[in-house]
Order: sequence, then C-alpha cells, then structure tokens
Amino acid sequence: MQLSPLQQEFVLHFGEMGSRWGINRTVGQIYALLFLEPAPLNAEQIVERLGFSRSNVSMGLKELQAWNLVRLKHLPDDRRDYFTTPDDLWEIVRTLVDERKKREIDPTLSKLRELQMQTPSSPAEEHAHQRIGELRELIELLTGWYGDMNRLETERLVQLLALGSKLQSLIGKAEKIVPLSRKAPATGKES
Amino acid sequence: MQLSPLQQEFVLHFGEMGSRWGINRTVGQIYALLFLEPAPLNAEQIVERLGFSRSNVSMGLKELQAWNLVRLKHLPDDRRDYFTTPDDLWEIVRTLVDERKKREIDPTLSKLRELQMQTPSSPAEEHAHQRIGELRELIELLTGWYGDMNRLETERLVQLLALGSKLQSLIGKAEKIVPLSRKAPATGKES
DNA sequence: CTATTATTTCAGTAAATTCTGAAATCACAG
DNA sequence: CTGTGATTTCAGAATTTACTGAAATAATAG
Repeated sequence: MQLSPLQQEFVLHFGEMGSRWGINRTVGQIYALLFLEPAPLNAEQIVERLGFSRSNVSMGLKELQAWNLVRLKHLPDDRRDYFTTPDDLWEIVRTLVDERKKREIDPTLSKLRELQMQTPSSPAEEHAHQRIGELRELIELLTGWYGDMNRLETERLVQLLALGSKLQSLIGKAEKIVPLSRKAPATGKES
Repeated sequence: MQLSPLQQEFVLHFGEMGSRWGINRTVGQIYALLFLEPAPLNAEQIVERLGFSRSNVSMGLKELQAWNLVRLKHLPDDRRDYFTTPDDLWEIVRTLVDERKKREIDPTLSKLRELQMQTPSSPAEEHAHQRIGELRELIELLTGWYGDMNRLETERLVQLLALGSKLQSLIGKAEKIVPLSRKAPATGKES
C-alpha cells in the first residue's frame, strides 16, 4: 500500500467499518481513499495505492456509482475516468441516508403496508396485525420527519441540529404565541 | 416453518433485510418472530417455528442479547429461558440506535480524533488532515444532537418529530421573542 | 451425589461472498 | 476499418461467514 501513514490508517479503519455495514472492505477503502485525496483519481491510481486487482477496483467503483457516492470527472486529452467524492460533506450524508432509506426502509414500509391489508384470522394473527401497524406508524413518522429535514437548506439544518435540546424550551415559548401542535386547545370548529 | 402466512412473510422479509445490515438472516428472523409473538418463547419453540438447528438458535439469541434487543423472562416452575422484545417500539428504536452508535460511530470518532493529533507533514497530508477534521466536526454535531434527542421523553420526542418542517416557522417566530441561536443580534454584553 | 433437562461450545462442513486473471467489450485516434 | 488503451465481465479460486451435530457444561430436582 502506497500511502502516507495518516491516509493508511484512515483507509484501513473505513475498510473495517465498512464491513460492519453491508459494504465490503474493498469498497470502503476505495471510498476512504477518494475522500482524502485532493484531486480525482483514476482506476489505475487506485490499484497502485491500495494494491487490489484492477477488476476488483472496477467492481468497487461500479458499486460506489450505484450508491451515488462518487462523481465521475474527465481531464482534457485523457479518456480515463477519474473519480472524486463531493467536497461538501453534507451532500455525502444526504446521499448516504437517501440511498439507505431507499434500499432498507422503503421496501420494508411497502411490505408492512401490504401485510396490513390482510385481515387477521385468529387471535395470534390479530396481535401480529396490531404490532405490524405500530411498526408501520413509527417508520412513517420517522421517514416523514426525515423528508422534512432533507428539504431544508444545509445552513438551516445545521442550525436546527445545533439547537438540539434547546428546542424544547423554544417550542414551549413559541406555542404560547402560535399554537401549532395537535394538542392546541379545541375551538369547536375543527374540520 | 410452522407459522401463519402473515407471520411467515414478516419473518422472511426481516431475514432478508437483516442481511442488508450487518445482521445475519437467522438473527433477523428470530427477532422478527419474537417481535410478533404475543408471549415470550423459549429456544425450543423458536426451533419448531423456524426450523433452524438448536445451536443456531442459541447463538442467535446470544447475539440478540449482546445487542440488548431481547428481554429474558422466566415462568414459574419452568427453568427454561423465555425471550421477548419490548412492548414499546420506541424503546426498541432507542436500543438499536444506541448500539449501532456504540459499535459504528464511537470507534470512528475516536479514530478521527486520534488521527487529527498527528501534525501533517506534506501538502497531501495537510489536505487529508483538513478533511478528517471536517468529518469529525460533522459527526460530533450529529451525535451531540442525537444525545439531546435521546434525553427527551418519548412523548416529547414524538411531538418534535411530528412537527417536522413546521419547526422552521416556529423557530422564526420564537426567535423574535427569545433569541437563542448564535446569530442573535449582539448586545455587547456576551459572556 | 446422580439423573435429567437446558444451554453453550466448538470443530468440521456448507454456503455465501469477495477477489482474481483472462477474455470480451468498448471507445476513440489514426 | 485497424490498433491501442480503458473498462467490464465472468468463471473459478480464495476467503469469510453461517450452520450443524456431537460433546461439554450448567442448573436443578430428587
């Protein structure tokens, strides 16, 4: 491996971590390398630095492209493909979450909705039906919230996150002026 | 497999999904089964329902215990171990996130902090050092925020999540009355 | 203690996945 | 076209992970 000690440790760590997620070690290391590198790299350069076979790198890059995690660039008078990660880390986070949601959450949500169509036909099924409903609602709440957050500009999002628990008191104060929650006093005119 | 169609589909789905996370199929299926079941099950009952070997179930349960995802119960005059999942789904979510944070985020954060101690010794290392710093900050912001959220009672948390993007306008309004963000107009008296 | 039942461990096997080199395909310059 | 270099595909090899049955250990009742 042809890397500075700093790069090397980082790359190896992300290889390890990658395998705790569904991602394989190679893919994790390629990504980590691109993440640190100031300029785009081509496949051959990745081979040199990480010592994997050319075909392994090719497959790894394809996987990263399928995840939308790398950008493809071209240099003038050079027809090789060069790869980078976005400069903006928030863009990376958004992509990661979006893709994981798409692959892991959305299919589960469809499945849960589909299962809930079935009418339970025994006490055991009744209970299962119930539980599936609770799970569906919870996931819907979380994904709905994520959708909202994801629509915010990064700057706003960071402000919100930084507020953290201060939000609590803020909301208490705001509600006195502009009631928004479902628990607002009833007016007798709800639709 | 000795399950109702509803249970079976759910269990198989979570087996599949499990393998997209780091979790293996067997463990995912055992968890899904316990999740649906109204009463605690012992290992032998899990074997009957899922058709795995006794030892495989034993290992799966051990893994689930290591993740704090199941509760151990005992029935009077029966020395076998019975397992359930918590009734409260939010408790499950909290456990899941806590454990994943502990295994995946915290070690990365330590590693990043450690790597940042090293003084960069070349322009390439300088750039890497920079990027590692950005990543560390971002993760610190997110974990800090999660810590705040996790301290809230479930009821509060659900309210907050349900607000979603409405929060935006709420904050705008609240800030006019109680400035809390770092961008509040300077008073010249900050501590 | 001894017998019985519950649970865990573990070595070997089965299955799944990752990785490679060789060949195929693709893209373009001449 | 033809030739050259870039990239991808893919069948098998290597490695890793999952699973099993048999044996060991643990827990309790008699």
